[in-house]
Amino acid sequence: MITGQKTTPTKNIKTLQVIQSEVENSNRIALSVDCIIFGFDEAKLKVLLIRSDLKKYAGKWSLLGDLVFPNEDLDAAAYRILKQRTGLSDVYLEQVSTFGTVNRHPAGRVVTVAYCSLINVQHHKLNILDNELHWHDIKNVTDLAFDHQQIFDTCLQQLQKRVQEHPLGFNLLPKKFSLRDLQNLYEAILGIKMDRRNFRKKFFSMDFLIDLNEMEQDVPHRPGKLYKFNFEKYEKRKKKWIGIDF
Amino acid sequence: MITGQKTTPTKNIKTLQVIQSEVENSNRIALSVDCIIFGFDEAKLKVLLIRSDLKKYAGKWSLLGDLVFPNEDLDAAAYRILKQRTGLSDVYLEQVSTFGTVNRHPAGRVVTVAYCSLINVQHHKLNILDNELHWHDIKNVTDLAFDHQQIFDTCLQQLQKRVQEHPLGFNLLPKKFSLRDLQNLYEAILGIKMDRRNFRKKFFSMDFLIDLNEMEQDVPHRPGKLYKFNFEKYEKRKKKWIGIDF
DNA sequence: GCAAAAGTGTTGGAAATACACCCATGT
DNA sequence: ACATGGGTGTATTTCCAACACTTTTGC
Repeated sequence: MITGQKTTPTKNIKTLQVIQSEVENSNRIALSVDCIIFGFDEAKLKVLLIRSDLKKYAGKWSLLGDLVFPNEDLDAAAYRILKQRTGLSDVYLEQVSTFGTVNRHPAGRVVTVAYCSLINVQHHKLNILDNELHWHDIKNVTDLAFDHQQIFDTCLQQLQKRVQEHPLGFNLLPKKFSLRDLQNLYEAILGIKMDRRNFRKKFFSMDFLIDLNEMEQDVPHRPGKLYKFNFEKYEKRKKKWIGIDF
Repeated sequence: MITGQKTTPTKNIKTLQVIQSEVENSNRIALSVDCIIFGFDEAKLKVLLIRSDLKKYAGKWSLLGDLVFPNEDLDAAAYRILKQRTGLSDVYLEQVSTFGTVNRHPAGRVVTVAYCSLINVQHHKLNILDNELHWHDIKNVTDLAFDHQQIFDTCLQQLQKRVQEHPLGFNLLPKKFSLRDLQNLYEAILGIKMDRRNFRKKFFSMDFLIDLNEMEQDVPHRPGKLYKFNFEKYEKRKKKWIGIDF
């Protein structure tokens, strides 16, 4: 129970001039973006990493990041940095979270915004391979430089959640895929095994798969049917997103 | 199909010195935090707003925000700013998203990180009332200053999602509440009507409500039973969070 | 013919929905 | 007595989980 409150109407008011001076002078901070690019290949979920630039983290792997320019939109910086580091440009990036503890970067105060994406490894060729840029199986991702392990963990968790709520996974597969491919994808991302028949039923009942009347080729077993995802139908369907559950 | 890729192993490498110089000099940006504080009162969802400081937005309402100090953790800044603006300190803040278009603030380049909370209006007394700080019914929140309408919308959407997945709502109610109170809360946050009997069944079947064997007092109708939420039991129970659904 | 994976159906239980009546209280 | 909202039960349906056998292909 707190008493004696006062209303001093001007106490927290700042004029535009005061704010401008704060913005222009002492209160500025370096801002960076880190890109977490997930891909799917050889039935495994992978992520793009480079070797850290810094001696302090010699030998360690790190995410793809750089500073944001003062005259650049945050989202634009993410696309620029991804392009700069990998050559990739046809990639949709999504902001995940911002990390801002004071000592997270050895070069001084740097707040970083994490952006995440999911791409089809086969459809996107890496054009820049500086700092040993390449795909790493997520099962072998440990002990990254800076606080990048934490950032990576956060992004992976969010990915696992989002992939269950939205049809993100289809971007990771070839245009034509088998149900087995699809199941492998979900199992890789979620790190679990699923019942094949129920998985099948689930997806057929959603009714977003188009049967291409084609078969797999050159597989050492009975070939499966090929499908593609009906994005158009998905977009049209309403969300009935009410369902309390915890 | 892109060809002719080169590997120039040092192209993107920066030394610590280079990064330090970038961090210390030209590449810094003002960073702010905005707090979106939701509360529940009179069976309505509300949010704390103040009058905008700036002439440009004269008469408009705005979120609770200020600049982050260069030697201050991002989360700490959020708590400090909330405390400064409202006097509130026993409040859990959660980061929602970061907004960083170049021209979002008239005083110059300011990137802002939105933090969100849900509190019980009755349990938290506002001790500072500068800039006409007070609770606004969310149904009347329109046309906020800066890009605050967009930030508000994003936070409300995320709140609606999260409240269905986690027992956040209980923090908004008195310690002892009736099922009607609880349903009003969900209806207010989600903006929908629900079937009373099914709502009841839902919550009883979750088995997280403790029957206090007390009744409402002074209501102009048959008094309902009072309950409290069993947070302990909730924390212990495992998440079986697999369920593809879109 | 053998190995490997595709393809297929049923059943039981759990949860979601829709719906209608009586009860306790204050006025 | 009546208005207001509390409290309850049931039938239907939908969804999910568990489970085993036959088919097709490559080798």
